[in-house]
Amino acid sequence: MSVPFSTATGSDVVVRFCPSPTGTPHVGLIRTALFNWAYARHHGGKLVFRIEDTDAARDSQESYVQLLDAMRWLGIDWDEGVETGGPHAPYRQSQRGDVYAGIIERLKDAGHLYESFATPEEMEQRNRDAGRDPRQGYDNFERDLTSEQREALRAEGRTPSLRLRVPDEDLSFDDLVRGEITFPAGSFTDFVVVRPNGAPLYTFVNPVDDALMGITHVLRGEDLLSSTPRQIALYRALADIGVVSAIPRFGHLPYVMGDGNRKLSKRDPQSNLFLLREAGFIPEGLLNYLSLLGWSISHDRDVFTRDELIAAFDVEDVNPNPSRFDAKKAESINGDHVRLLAADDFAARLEPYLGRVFGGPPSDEERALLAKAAPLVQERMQLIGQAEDMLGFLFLDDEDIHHDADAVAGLGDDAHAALEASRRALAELETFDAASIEQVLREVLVEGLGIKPRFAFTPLRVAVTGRRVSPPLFESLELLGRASTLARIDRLAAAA
RNA sequence: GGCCCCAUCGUAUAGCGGCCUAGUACGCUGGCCUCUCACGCCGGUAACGCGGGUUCGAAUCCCGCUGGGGUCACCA
Repeated sequence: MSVPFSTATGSDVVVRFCPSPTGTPHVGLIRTALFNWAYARHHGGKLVFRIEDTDAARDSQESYVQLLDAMRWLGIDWDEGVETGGPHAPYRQSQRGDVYAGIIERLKDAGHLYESFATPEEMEQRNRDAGRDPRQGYDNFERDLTSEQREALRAEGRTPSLRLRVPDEDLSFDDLVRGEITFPAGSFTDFVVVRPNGAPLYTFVNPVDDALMGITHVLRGEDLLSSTPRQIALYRALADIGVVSAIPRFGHLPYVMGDGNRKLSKRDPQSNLFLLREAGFIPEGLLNYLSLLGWSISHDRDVFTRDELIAAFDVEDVNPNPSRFDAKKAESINGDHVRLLAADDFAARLEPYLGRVFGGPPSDEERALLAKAAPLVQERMQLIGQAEDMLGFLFLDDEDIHHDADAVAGLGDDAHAALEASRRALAELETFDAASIEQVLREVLVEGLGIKPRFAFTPLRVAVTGRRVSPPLFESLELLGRASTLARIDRLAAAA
């Protein structure tokens, strides 16, 4: 029996993202979501968001909530699925037991499923006894058990799982990123689809829901590549009982690796989406970088917007080799997007990262100050989490400024003289604005004391910000105001 | 071990038989700009894993090798 592959194109395209809610979302998972989304949006099709929570022991509600958070934060929206609903609801597999039970019955009646009593240990032993590699797996030996044999096994107190009878022939498909792939007959064996307790497994519910929900293109990680022939086998069985009429096209996306040749581990901090968010990645930047893992927009450009991604993306252009998550490159791309932000947008996004220096929700004064200060640092950060270090001094009390050790160590012999001269000049300055401040300080320190500009302003910077590196000094002083500026100069002068 | 996938600078990639003395970006690095740090600008460094074919011509097609990865669960 031959079942055709989907020929859907354009707005008939239906893809899906179907994570299992275990653990915190990581970048590999999100990259898969992103490519599915971009593919759907590019073609004007649909994205279904389904949750595969068929393993009660590992799934958690917390993880489910994180998944929603991650998708919404990145702006990966879906047309049908959890929360939004749709014609194939529910979209959490833990709530679809009745649907599966019906199909299991029909498949059983049609002879596609059979009872299997062997335990994994017994299977391994079977392979050993037959002189085969124990890793070879199941050998289909229970396909033709008689009802007497099954009764005898039951009498031993065993309850059977259900396996799908796979076809004894080569199975091929045309992978969207890798081209024609053929698995020889015998390289995939009958596999368990229903546990002895009646609960179906991923191997069953994944293709079944794809079939029921009209999925036309399955874009997923390459770790699933070798299970594809079994899925096709299940599709054929589903077609046989009239549940589906076409098999989706498959596209297996390359791995996202960590350093070295390891798959990016869930424990790897740079793989944790929320850790990246906390560090200060903005959605635009991370989305851009993630889409560069296995894909590129053109030969001479790698910074682009989400709309440009949608306009250009196609899964057939995805590169099949595994890629490495390069934190430096990711940050660089993020920095480009930070600079692209409108000034007020940028300032607003800084607020959550300044929580510690605000000591609560920002007051109107703090907000106003932030709005003026933000432009000073927008082109100086790659991660907006750096805001606290760069702008904290503006919001702290004078006595809470901590002088970094390396900043103090960098002060020269003439630091004290520079501080005193600066203090006098600034105290008498008529208009305390950046231009006037710069003018008078240059007169007093550079021309007056003959200190090179490079060294003249460092003591002031340390006094006011506590740091060796800061936003532009004169503007910073203006924003800080004269009183604080003088107080901080005195404080460092007293300490030095 | 069987089966499957993969193979261009350190990294991500462009390249889909001649436009390639291999382009771009990050990184690293020399310089300019400069109150620090950034940004920006100019320059440099660095790759087609190996061996056979096919072809007038191969990074591009084919085969083999080597090297990496995945999978062979009553996880997903």
